[in-house]
Amino acid sequence: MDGGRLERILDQLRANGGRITTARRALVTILLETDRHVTADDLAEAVQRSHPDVHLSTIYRCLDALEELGIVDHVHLGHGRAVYHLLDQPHQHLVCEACGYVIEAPDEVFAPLAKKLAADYGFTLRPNHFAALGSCAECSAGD
Amino acid sequence: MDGGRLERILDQLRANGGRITTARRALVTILLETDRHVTADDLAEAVQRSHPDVHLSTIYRCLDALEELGIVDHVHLGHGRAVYHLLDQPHQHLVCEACGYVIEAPDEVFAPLAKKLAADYGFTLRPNHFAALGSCAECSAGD
DNA sequence: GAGGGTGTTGCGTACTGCTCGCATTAGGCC
DNA sequence: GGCCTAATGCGAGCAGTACGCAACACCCTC
Repeated sequence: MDGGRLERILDQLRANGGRITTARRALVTILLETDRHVTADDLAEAVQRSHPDVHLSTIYRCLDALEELGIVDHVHLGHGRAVYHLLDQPHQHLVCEACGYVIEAPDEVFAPLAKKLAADYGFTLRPNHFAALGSCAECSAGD
Repeated sequence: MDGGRLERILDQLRANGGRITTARRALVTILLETDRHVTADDLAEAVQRSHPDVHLSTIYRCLDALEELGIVDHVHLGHGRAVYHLLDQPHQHLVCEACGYVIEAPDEVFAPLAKKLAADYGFTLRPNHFAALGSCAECSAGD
């Protein structure tokens, strides 16, 4: 089921004149295995576990390439760092400022807002690319 | 009408054991004059026009102090820099990714969303502190 | 109005997240 | 297998921000 997904993504890279390198294969593999939202640093670390000589800047460049193909996306969590994730299904991000946890909310939750913003302000909400900051249930309760 | 506002803000600083320095007075004055959302750099530049020896790090520290008092707030616009603004009335930020323009939308627009997020995910949306990315009417049309 | 305690500042430095230039390596079409 | 060129490793560099420290200046007190 997911063996094909790796190949499908690599095919997309190839189709755009890209080459399949070990670094890219490793990165995509990690991305497919990961269900959390991870920073470029996290990814570098994970990739380097099996391929120690993959450089952080390579990770960034691969992520850039994948992003241009619409395979991954990144979201800025407010304070500097960004997290990357596969664009399998469109969703928005609820980021807990206390613990950093990212909740995924399906697009529909934001649809009414998007509609209202378009109607009132002519503003087109860009899906998937903004993080709603706040605090998750646990952190709201505990703190 | 706004002469009093400057003093009121400075009073808040004083009330919290803070001191009123020329740098702080200048910064707050600029903030009161500015209706746009500005970066720390913009503010530094503006302050330095009248007080050339105010250091950028002073700006950051003053903004920090003002933020702790709930007088100003900052929003991250996605790619690194943050913009600061007075917290006169609660509002959310619609940021155009193309031109960087910031539209202010009153809190009510986001209220239904906040309610839904709380109900469905136990997630408390933090008001004023997240930017909704997208594109403004002009940029949507032009590009 | 002078003195003193301490909050604030200027300056330099450092850090983080990310980008870029360049020489080298290696993918993949022939 | 060879060649062209995309991709990589590496280091340097950059923007935005935080911080440590000594000097300064606000403002309370007398």
